[in-house]
Amino acid sequence: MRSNAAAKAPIFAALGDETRLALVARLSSEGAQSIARLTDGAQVTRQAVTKHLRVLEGAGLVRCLRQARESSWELQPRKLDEAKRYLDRIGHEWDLALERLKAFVEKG
Amino acid sequence: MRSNAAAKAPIFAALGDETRLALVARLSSEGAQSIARLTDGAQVTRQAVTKHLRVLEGAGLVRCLRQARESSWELQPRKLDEAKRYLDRIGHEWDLALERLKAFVEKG
DNA sequence: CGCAGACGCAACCTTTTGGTTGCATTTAGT
DNA sequence: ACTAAATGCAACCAAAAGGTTGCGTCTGCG
Repeated sequence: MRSNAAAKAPIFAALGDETRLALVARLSSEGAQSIARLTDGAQVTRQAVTKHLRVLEGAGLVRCLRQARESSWELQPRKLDEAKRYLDRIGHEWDLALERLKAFVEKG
Repeated sequence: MRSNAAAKAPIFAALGDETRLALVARLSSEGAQSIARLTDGAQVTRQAVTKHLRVLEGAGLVRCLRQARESSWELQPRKLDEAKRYLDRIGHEWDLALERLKAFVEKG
């Protein structure tokens, strides 16, 4: 499976919302927690939080471990790593392009 | 300047579109180039490409070096690095949270 | 000059997104 | 059994996003 751009876009899209990124940040620093708790401190409704969590879930960034009345949303750091690696790859290709340019200029 | 989530969201949002991510990938591997050239190979209009480039520019991911008739859009890898570092930070905080959890359980 | 290439601007349209409110459902606790 | 907490589902809305078409502008070149 080639790691093409199209496959990574949804991950970045999920991270590309202020509220969602804040949720991810909270889940990473405070650990897994419920929707109700996440709603405290967020400036939107519980329903909005729910929707955002589902978007993050769709991107594979979080998952829901529900038990009984409460649900617990947990960060899925694998996908974060995937995004990071992709950025790394782009940076690397950029460096290669610079080297090629340099070689081209020097060869003149 | 605190590196809060809100400041990083626009970067991820800019990367979170398939077409834009493909543009970034091309600029990184093929180097700086014009809108006309970027439009070849993209499945959208030149205008759409222009819009996307402006979005990327707004996020600081690319910049336009225009001279005379042609423009040249260049990748700005600094912002990519910024995004990468942020993902790293989240990952690190997640690890810390895990350690705290482990310590808590063991002390329990 | 006159034409064609490379853009910018603006209007317009459709779909998606982010958010809300209202109501139903499940479950822990008294 | 009753109540209150924690969610889910659905309808609905306004704003933003992605895309297109049409037209105007500047510039290099024969």
